[in-house]
Amino acid sequence: MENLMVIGGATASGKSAVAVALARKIGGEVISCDSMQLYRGMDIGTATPTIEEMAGVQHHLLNVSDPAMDHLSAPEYREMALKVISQVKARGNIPILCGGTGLYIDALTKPRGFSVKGDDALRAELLKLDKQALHEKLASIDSAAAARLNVNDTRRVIRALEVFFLSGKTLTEHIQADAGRPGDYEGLLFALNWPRETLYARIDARVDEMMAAGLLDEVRFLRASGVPRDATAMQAIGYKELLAHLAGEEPLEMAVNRIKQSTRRYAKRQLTWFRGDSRTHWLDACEQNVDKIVEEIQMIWKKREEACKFSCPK
RNA sequence: GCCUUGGUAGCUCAGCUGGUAGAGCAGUAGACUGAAAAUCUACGUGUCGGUGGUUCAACUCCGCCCCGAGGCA
Repeated sequence: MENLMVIGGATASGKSAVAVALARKIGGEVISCDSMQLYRGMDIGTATPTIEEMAGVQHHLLNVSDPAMDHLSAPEYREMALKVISQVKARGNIPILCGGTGLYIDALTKPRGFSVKGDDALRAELLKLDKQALHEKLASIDSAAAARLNVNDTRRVIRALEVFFLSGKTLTEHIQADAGRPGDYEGLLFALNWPRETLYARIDARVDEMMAAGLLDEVRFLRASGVPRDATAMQAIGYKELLAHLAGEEPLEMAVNRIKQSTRRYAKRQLTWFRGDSRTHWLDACEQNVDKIVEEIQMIWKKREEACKFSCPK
């Protein structure tokens, strides 16, 4: 299986700059792995790299779908990414995945089928039942999944039920089947590590920068162009809070504070995710500059490529 | 200087006719197979401002001191 370089980690940790520097050095192209940068018109709030920041490096999967119409998910991302990756390679360049959406990274680097398409009508139907009943229903068809899932995690309980109703096989059976097949790529994960306090300070500062850069106008424009408040894209941090403010539900200052706080919590969840992934190589970002980090990545990458050549010769 | 009032968890505050304290928020850790920037779970010891006294026992009552807020001079 081929290696795929992935720069993950928390939001505001400086992934993009590292990805660009790395790409310039090794002849790479960056493929975004961010569930929200996928949507158009959300550049400021999702910290999509600007043209200057891209510094001539080709970027992919940014601004590719309609926030009003689309609700993308992991398998759709996977499909798009697989296509882009093979195009990059056909050009003789090295694909560099960069982004903080852990599930999407796994979609490409772990055996995950996502084989049963969701059904909104069925979900709506199930949502009429109370959570207790849903959980009991799940226990009767897929006890392992029921044991794994909390009663209150209605979203996952419904998905587990949906998988069974639509495919005749339980979620647990799907997972077992997936475990037996290879992923698309062998992920080589990197994440930038900061002292928590520093990371949080960077987040707060970046939110202020976003506001100064016109995030409120960006949200206004999206609203004016008919993006519904309950669109998947509008669940993004920064957007849902400012939408609430624009709807007269809270003063701006409070909304901005909530954006900072949710971003901090989000970063924390991302750290939990990458910490739990034994593939992650943590790179100390605090005292090192981008060039040094890039060097470190190159070293690990080289070692991995050689090990791979040795252990799995074609 | 005098009077009033407050000082309890990182923050805002509750509490006890005396039996060494608890909420919200913040924070921390975790889960994650088609919404993932989403969704969900678990976690509450702190010189109760300081110091002396009364008491078997003081965060609670009393004295003095320190700090904050308001008022009167």
